[in-house]
Amino acid sequence: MVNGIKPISSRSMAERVEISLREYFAQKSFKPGDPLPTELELAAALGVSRNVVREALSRFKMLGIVEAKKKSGMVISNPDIVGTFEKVMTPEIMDETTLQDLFELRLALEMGIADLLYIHKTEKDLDELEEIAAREMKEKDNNFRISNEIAFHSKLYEMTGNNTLKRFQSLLLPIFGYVIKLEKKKVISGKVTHQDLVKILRKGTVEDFKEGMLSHLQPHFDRVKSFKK
Amino acid sequence: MVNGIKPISSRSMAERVEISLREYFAQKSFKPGDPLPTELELAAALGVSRNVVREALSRFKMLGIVEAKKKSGMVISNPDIVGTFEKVMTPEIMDETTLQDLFELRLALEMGIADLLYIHKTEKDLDELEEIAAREMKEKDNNFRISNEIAFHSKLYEMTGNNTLKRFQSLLLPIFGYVIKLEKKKVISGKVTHQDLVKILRKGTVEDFKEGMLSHLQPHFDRVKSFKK
DNA sequence: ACATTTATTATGTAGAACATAACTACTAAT
DNA sequence: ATTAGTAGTTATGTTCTACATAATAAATGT
Repeated sequence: MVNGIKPISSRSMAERVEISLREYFAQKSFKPGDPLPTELELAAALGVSRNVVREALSRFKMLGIVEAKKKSGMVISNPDIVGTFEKVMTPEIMDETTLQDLFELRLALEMGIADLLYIHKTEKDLDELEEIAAREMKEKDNNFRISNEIAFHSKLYEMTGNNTLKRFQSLLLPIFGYVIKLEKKKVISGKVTHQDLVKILRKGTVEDFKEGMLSHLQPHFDRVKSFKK
Repeated sequence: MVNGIKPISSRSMAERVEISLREYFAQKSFKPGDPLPTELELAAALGVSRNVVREALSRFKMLGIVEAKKKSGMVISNPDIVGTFEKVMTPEIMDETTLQDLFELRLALEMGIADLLYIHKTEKDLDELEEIAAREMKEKDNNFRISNEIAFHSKLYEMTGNNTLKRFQSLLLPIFGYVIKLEKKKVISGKVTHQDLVKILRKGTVEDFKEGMLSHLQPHFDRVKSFKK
């Protein structure tokens, strides 16, 4: 093995420009609305072709960090975090470990929103939630049951009043379905039903609700336990 | 206001190609390792210049969805979810609402990992955690106290055995610091200290721990309550 | 059969050219 | 003088061509 040899930056120019630009943005402490140099200026400053600069800028445009307008030039803008997440959230090409991790992450969230729920819940919310839980009981079709299952949990997130959280969980839903499907297991509900949870939310304490939710999710936690290495 | 007017697709070619490619990947149900057509073929098929295709592909390369090797061409690969998240997680240019939302999301996670912790905790982990908590007490310097505070909570995530979760929380740390700074508030700890938490983790039940953690984070939850609209 | 050299191929980079939208400034008409 | 219209300017958007480069395959010679 030869020593003292640098592997050279096998990174492409576009990638290196991306890094440079990111440092540049931070160093200048740019805020949304702040104008950027022109593509030509950047290319000249970085000593690369305009083409490479555009490839790097294209990346920032995808993230929503940079917006471009003709003539006026480019400006910094505030990115859509969850939207970006959506672009990589493709269960089909994700490795299984990450899928399992995200599955657990969702379980943690599900348990963790209890306190937020008790801070934000309103009577109106509870009525709507109750209606979803009730609708579920009448439904025979399995597909409808699943979409109702999703509706219930989504409503819970909505009740936290935290839009980012709600959007985030809706991105995790496919993961949930995918992991379940991978194991070819049927969706097993815990002892505590959705209707029970609504009741607790109405009259019970936060602690009651946490217990109830844990019980509701117990089958999933059992799965996690069985995977423990 | 004029009605029935479409805003035209103000999308750039690169953006539209990105969308087309994403559909194409899904439709062909590509898996990691699967080869892609050449840039020239894609350009021809889409009826755009190779340059535009490259800008779109550059985006996928950033996400880690596509990898390119000279001569052999491009292949699909599994993206690094958290790594992508890192690229947009820039508190400086994020809007305040999202920052608040993410702050809450972290609180929810902090509360939600309790059950995972009790599934995965080991004696060795507890010893290490205890050591961090102990080190903290001896420290006078405020900067060190904060980095110790971070170390403690990071260790908790590490103990879940969920690497994605751990990496995810470490990305949320800057948010935490930023939000705190925004309000110019000092970091106030709850009544339950880190050392208390360790004790509970050792001898107490999951419920005890959840109570303890809630108490520990109470100042933050109070803040959330006060922001309730 | 093996090593060496020679094509071949697809990505990486560069540069020029022109289209296009938006903004500025000037001009002409009432 | 105000307004409408026109021409000019500028930075992004798009295309095309050319060539460099690395990895692979094919061909060649010993």
